[in-house]
Amino acid sequence: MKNIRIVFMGTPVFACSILKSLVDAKYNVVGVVSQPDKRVGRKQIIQETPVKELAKSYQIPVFQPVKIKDDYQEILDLKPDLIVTCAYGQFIPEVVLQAPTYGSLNVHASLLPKLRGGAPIHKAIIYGEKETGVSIMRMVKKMDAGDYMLQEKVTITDEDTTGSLHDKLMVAGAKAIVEAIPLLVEGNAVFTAQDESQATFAYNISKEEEKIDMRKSMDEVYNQIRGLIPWPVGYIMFCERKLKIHEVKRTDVTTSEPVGTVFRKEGDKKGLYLSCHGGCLQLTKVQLEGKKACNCSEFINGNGNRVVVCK
RNA sequence: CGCGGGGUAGAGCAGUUCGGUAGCUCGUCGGGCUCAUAACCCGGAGGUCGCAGGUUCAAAUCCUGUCCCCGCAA
Repeated sequence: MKNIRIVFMGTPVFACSILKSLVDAKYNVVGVVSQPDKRVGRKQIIQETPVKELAKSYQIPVFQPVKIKDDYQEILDLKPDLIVTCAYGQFIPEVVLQAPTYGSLNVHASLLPKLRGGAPIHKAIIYGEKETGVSIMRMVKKMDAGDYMLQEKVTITDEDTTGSLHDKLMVAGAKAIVEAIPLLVEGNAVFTAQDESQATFAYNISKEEEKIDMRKSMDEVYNQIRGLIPWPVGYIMFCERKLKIHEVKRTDVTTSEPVGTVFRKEGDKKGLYLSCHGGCLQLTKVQLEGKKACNCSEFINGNGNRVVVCK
């Protein structure tokens, strides 16, 4: 069973744990498909995808079609018995999905049919969910709509950020895929159709969503901020410049300052707060546009005259 | 040459427009007050203002070049 030929398709760090899990479980991963290398950052340095780097370390051949829609023969030539995908980043043609003996499985970071799409982890936090998980499902043409055979639940705490939840789901996903494959290969997998009426969507984070919406309640603002940590990081406007919020905490502090005000308490030079509808949030690590990220004391030391002081 | 912000004491910043012996908040060291303190008071140390040239009687400040950091766009 471990000899079945598996082709893995994925791109970011999250997908790495799935690939690692397959390799650690001694599966025969005969090829890896990942997005093309991209120029990244201000200096436009070409960077390999995390999955590609990992695959290379395992000496597994890597394929990086620019458009898999037109360029997939190499994958068929690998004669896979099973394709496993996870956050690959391109729609995969049906002819590829249906080629393997056992078809194609996808690892998706949500409890389908909820949060279909490219940003299920971010959105689980932003929507204030208390629970999410990973689903092992069949790949079909429609995005994340295939029948699922296994789900692993993960609890979301009030302090979780997209970063911490990402790490939990990564572990859950790695565990789930190695449980799922034997069930599938031995014919014991039970597939359940998704309830389309319950489907929700988690589209990629837009530029607009990176700006913290102060019209919302404190809880919603809190969720939006932590849902954007550690990437892409949300911001508010401070003295006409963007102020990114890298860390946030709940607090009992109250104020009569207008919503959206960044302030500190008289006599307290270590606490930086943001006034919201229904309460205040403490900002513990921030970054002004053009500057490096710093903790709140450093920020107050340098911008003390711009931060509102109140009793 | 994609756009923009910035490099000033250990940290975060002001000062640059209109050149003239470097300032703020914090930390640090010493002393004091206090049952006590991350609180308060007094005092001190610490910077060739990223680097290299140029203009000038005089450059953190003006000009040229260069290195590095950050935000945006990709």
